[in-house]
Amino acid sequence: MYANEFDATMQLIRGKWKIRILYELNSDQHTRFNALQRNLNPITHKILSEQIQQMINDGLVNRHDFHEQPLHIEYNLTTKGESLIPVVDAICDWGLANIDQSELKQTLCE
Amino acid sequence: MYANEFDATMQLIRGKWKIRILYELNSDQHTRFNALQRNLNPITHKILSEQIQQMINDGLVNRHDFHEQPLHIEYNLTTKGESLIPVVDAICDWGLANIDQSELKQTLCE
DNA sequence: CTGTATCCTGATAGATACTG
DNA sequence: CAGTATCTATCAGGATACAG
Repeated sequence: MYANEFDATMQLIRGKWKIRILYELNSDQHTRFNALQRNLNPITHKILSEQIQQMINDGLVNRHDFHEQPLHIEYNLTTKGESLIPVVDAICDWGLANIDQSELKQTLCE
Repeated sequence: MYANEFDATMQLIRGKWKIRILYELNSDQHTRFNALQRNLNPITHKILSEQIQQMINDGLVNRHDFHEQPLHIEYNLTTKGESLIPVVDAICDWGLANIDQSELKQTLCE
């Protein structure tokens, strides 16, 4: 149960790393756990695991198990997850337009 | 210093009540502290004070002191604050389109 | 009417180690 | 390679009381 539609949306993207994950999966639809962790350095193993799990529960991410040994699992965005990209882009665009660049450690978009 | 442009924007709107405040000030550009607290019930006095203060520091809200006795202070959105409205609307729209209505206690937009 | 100070609690994130 | 369990640190939000 969410307070309102804004809160509901925010819950899904609030996590410190979720947008990064969203963008990673958007640019490569066959991403494995370790690849994510490498690209999102310095994210912790446990945190990445938690955030992905939440995104799966929220229906944003899909988990595909190849049932191979050694384990081979790929993550990709669901349609719902993809539909979130334009919204996130809008947030980024506003940030680029209104926040002084010197205040940013790095940029995601553009 | 923000991690990136997304984080920077999120910092400004992340607070539990900031969007509500944003919408309140957007619908009435001459809002006083007490009016805000009434409309945002059950927000705490202290929390409202903190959130407004942060929004002033972030350049989203303007504080106009009429120097009257008893105290008379009005808050309104700055241009920067107003420019945030479309972004917030986009987030709400996505929520309305993708979250089951039965999961929402109330709705802000529409 | 508007604002601040104290204290408390719950959620989030991170360090580290362990399992199949 | 992928995932879980513990323990700890930090912070946002809130109850309450006090102040100009």
